[in-house]
Amino acid sequence: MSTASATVSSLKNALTQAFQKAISEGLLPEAEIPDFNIETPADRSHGDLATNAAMVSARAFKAAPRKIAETITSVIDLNGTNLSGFEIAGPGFINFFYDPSFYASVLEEIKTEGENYGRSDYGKGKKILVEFVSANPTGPMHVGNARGGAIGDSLASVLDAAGYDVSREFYVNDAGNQIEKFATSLEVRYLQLYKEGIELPEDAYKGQDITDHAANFAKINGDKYVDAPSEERRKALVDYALPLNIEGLERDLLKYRIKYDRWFRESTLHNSGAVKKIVELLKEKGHTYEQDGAVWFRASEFGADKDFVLVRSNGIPTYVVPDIAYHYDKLVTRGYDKAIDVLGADHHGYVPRLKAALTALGVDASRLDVVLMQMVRLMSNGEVIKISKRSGKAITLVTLLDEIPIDAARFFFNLREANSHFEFDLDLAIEQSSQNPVYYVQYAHARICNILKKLEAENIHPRSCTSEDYAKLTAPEEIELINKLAALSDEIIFAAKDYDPSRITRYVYDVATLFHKFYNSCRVNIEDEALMQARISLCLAVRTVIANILGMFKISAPESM
RNA sequence: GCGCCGAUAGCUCAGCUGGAUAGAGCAACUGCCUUCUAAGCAGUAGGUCAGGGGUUCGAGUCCCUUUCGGCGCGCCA
Repeated sequence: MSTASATVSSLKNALTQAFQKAISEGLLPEAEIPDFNIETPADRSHGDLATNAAMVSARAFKAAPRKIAETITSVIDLNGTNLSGFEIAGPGFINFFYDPSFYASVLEEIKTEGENYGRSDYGKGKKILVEFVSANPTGPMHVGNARGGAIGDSLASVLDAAGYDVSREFYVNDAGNQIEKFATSLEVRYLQLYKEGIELPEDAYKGQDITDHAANFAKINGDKYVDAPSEERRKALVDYALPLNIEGLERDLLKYRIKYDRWFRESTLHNSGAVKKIVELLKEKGHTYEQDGAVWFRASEFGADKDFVLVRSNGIPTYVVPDIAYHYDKLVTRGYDKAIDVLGADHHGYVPRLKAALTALGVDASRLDVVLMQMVRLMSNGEVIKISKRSGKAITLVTLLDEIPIDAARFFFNLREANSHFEFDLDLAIEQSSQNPVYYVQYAHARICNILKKLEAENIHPRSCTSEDYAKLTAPEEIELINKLAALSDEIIFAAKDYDPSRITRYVYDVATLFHKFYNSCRVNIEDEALMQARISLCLAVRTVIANILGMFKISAPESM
């Protein structure tokens, strides 16, 4: 357990014992001790840890909060808590102050843990599958996928750091209606090379990539398929283009530093009969009915807003069935404790349906969690750029990554929580990328490296510090910084609980801010050898924390800038 | 019409399971490089937390409601 959380839980014990002692000595009436909170006040003048214990127990003990606070503090024993002082303040808060031993043990902990500092066993090794991006393989990825990629990959890293056994997965929609549409689009573009007057249907893919595929296919095969049966022609075109697209997705995501544990193909669910089996299972359990020649699922009996079609009257299952089969595969066949999907917010209506189906199949639907991600709004010259898949003019992930450094993209897209509208200023990202906050954080890291390098040049080397050395760290800038560093593993646990990796991005930004403040007011290379060494330890600790977080998010931590 | 998400400084956004005087970045203005990196720091200014009720010791935070946005409600995916 980290120094910070150990201190909190020891305080909790001390408070509980103080309550019990006060009751047994007759200082407080016999009553149950209410739940109370321990928190770190926003304002440090209110102490390092504060509790509302006296306030929430006012009713139970029938006494004024401040009176209760006085009683408790008169009997509390703070030995072994890393705390050495308290005050009663405001309406009845009890504020506690860290003992200097707290700061020393934080820095020692970071030094000992090194690259493991911040990790915890909160998740107890539970198996979690994080599925994200899962872009349609019929075309290139767009900017929304860039956000999904950064959030999904970072979320997986955060969960890993919080002690879960995490896998990353990409679901490849290589079957179904969109593949038919893909085939149609390719077919038309191919035939247009040889014949006049063939029009592209309204709902076909209109991107340049389709035309290019058709042209390249024609280069290889010539007019061989022009007079072949349509089915044969379409199959040849898809067999040619789809693998290229999937390889492209994999390559582009690798460039974005995302490596999946598995690329799961929808087609395998069709081939194995898993899709059919879902329909059969639901039928057997009596959760379906027929209407107008289609098979319907009684979703409204399982928490969804209304029933929906599983199998169309033409005998082809709707897209939901393979999706149900896929999630059944994750949770039942493969036995993940938890499945997390990172989805665009436009899919929110679909989540209750999927959950209803899982429930009907006897799967605890709470094992599926969905992180909904609001759309990215691309801004340029103060105006919104419309993303249109139809016209094929969407800004692709590749284009974007050609313009912005990967470090900046990964940081930027993980700066805001998923469920908030995200405004991406293209001009700012492209033209003034040095203003991106990622540089601010990296700069802090580089500064530390530079300090150490300069000291090295003067033959000054870091050494182990004694508690007397650490006790010299008393400047507010030093104390604030250590407090922040102490919070890392709790921050990661919180981010894991909330499925919100952007929390850690903001945390590391705060660390950088506090370091820059420290840098400007506390010189490291000074006459006082003990204080200098204590400050070197602090610098090393900050460097460890920044490097750990940037490493977790696959962002580089440069030694010089 | 029903449902989901949102509304906090001029702009983009934080605000942790309800806590003490609501914060940061950008933009504006004023300072700080002969001392470890100025991609930095310090300071000034900027607010009816969309409006209205309610819950309680206490509400930006929880409940209700109104208004305004985004999205969804298909035998498309």
